[in-house]
Amino acid sequence: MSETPVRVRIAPSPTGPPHVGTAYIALFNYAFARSQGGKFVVRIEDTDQARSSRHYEEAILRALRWLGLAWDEGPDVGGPYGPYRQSERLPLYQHYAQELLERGAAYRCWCSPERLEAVRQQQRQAKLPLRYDGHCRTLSAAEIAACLRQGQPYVVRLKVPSRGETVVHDAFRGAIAFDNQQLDDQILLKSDGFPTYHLANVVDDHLMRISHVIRAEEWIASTPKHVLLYQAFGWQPPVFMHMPLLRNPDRSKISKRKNPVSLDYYRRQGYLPEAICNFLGLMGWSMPDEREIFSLEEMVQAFTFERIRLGGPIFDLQKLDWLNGVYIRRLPPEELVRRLYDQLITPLLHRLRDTLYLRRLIPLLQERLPTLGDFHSLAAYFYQTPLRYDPALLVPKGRSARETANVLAGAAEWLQRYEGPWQDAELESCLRAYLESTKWDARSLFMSLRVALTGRTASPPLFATMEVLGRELCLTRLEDAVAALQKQS
RNA sequence: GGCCCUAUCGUCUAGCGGUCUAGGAUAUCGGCCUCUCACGCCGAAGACACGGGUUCGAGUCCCGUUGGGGCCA
Repeated sequence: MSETPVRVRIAPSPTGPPHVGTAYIALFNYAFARSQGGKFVVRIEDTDQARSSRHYEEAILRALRWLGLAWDEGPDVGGPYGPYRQSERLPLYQHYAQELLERGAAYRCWCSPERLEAVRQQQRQAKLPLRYDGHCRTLSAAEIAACLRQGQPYVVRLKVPSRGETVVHDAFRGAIAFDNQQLDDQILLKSDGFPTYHLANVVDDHLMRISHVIRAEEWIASTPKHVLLYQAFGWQPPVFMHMPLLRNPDRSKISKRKNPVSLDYYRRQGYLPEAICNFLGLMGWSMPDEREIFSLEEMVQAFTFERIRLGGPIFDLQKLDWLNGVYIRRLPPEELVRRLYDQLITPLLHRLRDTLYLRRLIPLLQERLPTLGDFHSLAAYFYQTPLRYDPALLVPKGRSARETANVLAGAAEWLQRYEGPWQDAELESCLRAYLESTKWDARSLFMSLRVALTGRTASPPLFATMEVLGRELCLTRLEDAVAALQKQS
């Protein structure tokens, strides 16, 4: 049944920061490989010299590793079919281009950019599809020899059959037929000796024994050219599976103009890698039991391509936020502290590092964090001194500033005299006793206190917050609030 | 424009001919909990793009239209 071992790959171009689309495709390659006991390969497609950089390559690998999508073979770990960087495989492509030439499946083309532009111009005017007109396809042996002798630079083009059709078998969509007349005589080898995507991709997938090409839908249109190449070489093509394309909210292909796409962004923002994987696993795929929260391992366990949907899913930040919050809430507090340090290296955290303070805040903040990054604004009043806020917030509806000042001053005095433990439940009893002595309602008093102590109208529960802030800071802040109100009235 | 892909609530999706007066999640709105927020719980509103077939029966199969998207420029 299993004729060929499952080997899949992702082939990112290191021309920019790690992209969420790369992670998406990597996830499904990974899940398929693992579920089949196959191999997952990373190959770097860096034949675009001008735009590729080692810096981006490292960033991409780092991001994939961060997500937990470990690969079996790749530029960093090596493997039996290396090298795994196309820039280190150049002679291979030249060799295979030569083979194509010899087999008559490709030809050299000496057309100048000017001529090509002129042809295109004409086709545009005649409203014809814009394709190479095949000028050099028909060069005689003598003409070719002459050009070669003169050492003129040339490109190598694929000789697409002028008739018939090329059928692409997509495992999700079935047979897709392309009229050969619609296909361009694609350039395979550029005049500088570098291969184009099409040649390098096919040669490498074959040499690396890739069994299934799982890639994004945007590649469907170039697949017939790849099929033609496999045929020309006499190679068995892999199984093609084109995943739907992630979309912006306006349904266009996901792009940085309309949606954050860098995995580095999501990491810095404080999204957990497991939440991102889970979220991507929900894009076009679902668990058999409709569970929405699942780990990478669980996805692998349950993985099957039958559950793929082909409509392009919109990358919805709102749902990601919810999911991320779920994962943050599930973290053991110690682990959350560790993640905060790992993912959010900031001056604030450095300051807190030597204290147990952070550990004490965590229970108050954990269920209020959509992302780790929200820690900064949520925790601000635990370390900022003095607090900055609008004193008007201290005054409840229907009360005057003067009244409020008196009640807060009273509370400060009451707390001053209080000698019990500075703890949640005890503080509540203490302040409820104080509440009795005023004519205020709990809601108003506690809101005033909340604003005085945190500078906000929304905070974690008041008494637990007071416990963490500590007696001294609480009393200082109450005095500050009273002073601010007195200055106002 | 040509070729190709695609189509269930705003969004992610379940559904693989009858159990669908279409289920879940998220977002939204309302309620409960409550010192506020959040979490949690309960509830409301919200979709099979349209038209033809096939069939006893279609969200589910086929064709077309329309919408969306990709590729080539």
